Amino acid sequence: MDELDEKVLRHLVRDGRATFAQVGDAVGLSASAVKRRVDRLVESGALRGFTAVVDPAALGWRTEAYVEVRCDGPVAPAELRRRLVEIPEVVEAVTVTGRADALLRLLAADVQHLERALERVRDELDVAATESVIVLSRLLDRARPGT
Amino acid sequence: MDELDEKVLRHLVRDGRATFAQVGDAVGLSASAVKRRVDRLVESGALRGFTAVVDPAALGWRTEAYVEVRCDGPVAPAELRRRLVEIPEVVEAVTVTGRADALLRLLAADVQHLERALERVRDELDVAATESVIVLSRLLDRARPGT
DNA sequence: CATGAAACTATATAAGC
DNA sequence: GCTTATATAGTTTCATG
Repeated sequence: MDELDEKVLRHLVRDGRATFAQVGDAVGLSASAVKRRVDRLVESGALRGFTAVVDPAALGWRTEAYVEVRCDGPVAPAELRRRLVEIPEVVEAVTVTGRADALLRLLAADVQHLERALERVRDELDVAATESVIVLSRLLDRARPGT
Repeated sequence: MDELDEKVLRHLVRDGRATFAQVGDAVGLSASAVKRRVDRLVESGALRGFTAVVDPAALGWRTEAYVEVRCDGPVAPAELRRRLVEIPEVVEAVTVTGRADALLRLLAADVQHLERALERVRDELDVAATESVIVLSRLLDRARPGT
């Protein structure tokens, strides 16, 4: 994991479908050298994969919210995960320090849909309390190009 | 934006470097038909681009936090954005409803580094109060493959 | 040990239908 | 939207510093 690897990664974060030759031009390597590095980065796990960045609004998901969830009693993260994957509106979930057990990011078509998704969250988990904020605008997202 | 487009997008979210032929096999189209749809999806903005999914830990970013920020007085989102892009540790930022003005996601090497980044946030913005939670584990991330 | 050049295969791309 | 033809890129091999 040297400086060249980081440059390769930076370039691929900017354009996940860049050709090896394009990356090579940017970092000063041949295409085959870039390919070998990319293969190694994938192998080592530093590069987890490639993905398309989709505008949620184009799919009709126009309402976004962050929800802090506090559960009744102790909850195993694995169990939490198992239940949350069942709710498609939950697109991101982490366990956190502090009063809350988990922080969720939800995408829904509208606030009515969001409310139904939240009900489902409360049903699936043994929720003691939730605290939600609705996203007004996205200012910054370094992991996604074109924002 | 029909059902086929959604299937194409789903496939490209799973594998952002899939060939058009691979996508075509999965959705029942020829490679060139897939390419035209992808071009159109990019053109329309539904598909914002492609990116590499990098493991932050592999780059030495092992500490993640969410920070609610409340500012002194009114703040224009554009101004907020301008100041936050200057702080590399801030990888995501949204404006939200409720007491807080913004919700930030920060990545740092360790808690010491996180603390310094938070100080910088407080300096750059006219912060009245912050409330931070540190991420313990990531349960789910639908936007990123291999998680 | 990593690289670059070259040969070979697969894919992207554009034009026809 | 599919098929075909051609340009471009991915992939493997191998010789080199």
